[in-house]
Amino acid sequence: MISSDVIRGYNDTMILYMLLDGESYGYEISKNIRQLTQEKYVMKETTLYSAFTRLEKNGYIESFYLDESLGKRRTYYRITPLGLAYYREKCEEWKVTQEVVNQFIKEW
Amino acid sequence: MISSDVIRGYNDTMILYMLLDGESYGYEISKNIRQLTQEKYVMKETTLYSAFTRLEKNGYIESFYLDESLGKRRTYYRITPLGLAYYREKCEEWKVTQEVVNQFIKEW
DNA sequence: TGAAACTACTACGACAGATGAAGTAATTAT
DNA sequence: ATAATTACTTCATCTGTCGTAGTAGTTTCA
Repeated sequence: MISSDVIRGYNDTMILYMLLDGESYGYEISKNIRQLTQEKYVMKETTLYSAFTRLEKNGYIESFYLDESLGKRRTYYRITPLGLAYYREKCEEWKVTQEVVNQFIKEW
Repeated sequence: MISSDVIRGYNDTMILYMLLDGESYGYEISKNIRQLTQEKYVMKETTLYSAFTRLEKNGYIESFYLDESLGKRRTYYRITPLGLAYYREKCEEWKVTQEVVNQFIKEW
């Protein structure tokens, strides 16, 4: 059975997806989401960074620093095995969610 | 551009769908949603009734009473033209939302 | 050289929708 | 008689999202 919040926090899933191919950081992820969706979805900064906090607290991502001496210091993130498992669950859940919602959609 | 909350309130859309074929009331809608989704989605009572309030406030549905002298008094709802327009918009939006989210879903 | 734009966050507060818990009240089933 | 079902209502809480604003370094370009 799906809950209403299934529908809500897909930002987390999007972020995890962005980390599947390797580490990244906030600004980059933000840009990549924009590009991937052709500006159809733009994640707000505050949403993004608060998602990082939540994901890290849940053990789905880990943060670390690289010593680069250019620009403002970045916080890098990588996905954890737990995060990967969570991501896969969400993908499965999304299929069910689509099926469910589609039953309430009418084509005219 | 879609917002994050697009993803959230699809409960409203489901309720409006349930009213497309004619008036109904809370308990019935709740049961119908259950059946339609084969228990995959069960809308919580409080969610349902607070959605009614919101939908009516927005002019998407209208409430009325029928004089039946059996059982506890029911509040019936019907969809308004504005509600229908909103429903249609949501259907369109849902297609875009699906496309967007699907770009973050991986098949394994 | 100096202002604007871009990169890369952080902090704080507000809001809306979803939900849990609990209660009311009538009818039907056992 | 009692439980289950129907049909809500009230209230308080939680969570994720988002607006506003601020900090701070780098690059662009006029």
